[in-house]
Amino acid sequence: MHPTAELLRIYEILNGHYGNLHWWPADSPFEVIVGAILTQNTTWHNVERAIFNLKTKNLLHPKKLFKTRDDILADLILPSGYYRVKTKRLKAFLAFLNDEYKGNLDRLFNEEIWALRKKLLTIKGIGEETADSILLYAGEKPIFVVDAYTRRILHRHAIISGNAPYAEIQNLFMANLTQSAPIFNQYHALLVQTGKQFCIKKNPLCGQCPLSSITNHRAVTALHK
DNA sequence: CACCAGGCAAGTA
DNA sequence: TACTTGCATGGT
Repeated sequence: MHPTAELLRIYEILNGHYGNLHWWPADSPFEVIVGAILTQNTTWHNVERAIFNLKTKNLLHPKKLFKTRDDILADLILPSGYYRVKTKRLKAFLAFLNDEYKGNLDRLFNEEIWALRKKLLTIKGIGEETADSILLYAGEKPIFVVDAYTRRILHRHAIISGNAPYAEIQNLFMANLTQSAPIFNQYHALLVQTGKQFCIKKNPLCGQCPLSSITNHRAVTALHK
């Protein structure tokens, strides 16, 4: 089957099953960015506790957070794990925002999308997924986010190889779908929702997955032996 | 107890 | 270039 048809079919099934997921769960673009960094290799539940702490202290604003001492910030984001590393990463982004855009997110997102992506990737602590999450979910730019669930689901449906590079997977979606931020937003959200529920590393619940009807059964059973 | 979670950078060969 | 390792809390 052609990738275009296959990706559209997956989208239709998941969208019909879950409906609009209203991602990213945040009250502001800045909260999206903070969440994108804090959720690296960490459950969203733990990130929520860290975000709550920051909100309680009224620190969820670029300039306020930038002025917060590292040890104070580290203590507040403790529940999200890797808290020393993530403190540095948040500060690295905030220094970049301050230096290049006067601490103003509107100026940041006024940049051309691929030029901005390249700049974000120079920040220590912002890799491809985090950069794309910021661009799509905070900046509403039409770029596809690839994460562990995206890779795992596509691999288990034999659409990609297990070691397919990030850019290849991203291009698969972007070359075969309408270039639309709302569609890329919802599609990635659907993949994460499905992944969390049915495509965890061990004990995958493939039979109950909404995509089981189109599953390449041979590929999936071989992977689950 | 072991394993996992909406990654990333730095080190090694 | 292609692996490996450290980072850390909290849930299952």
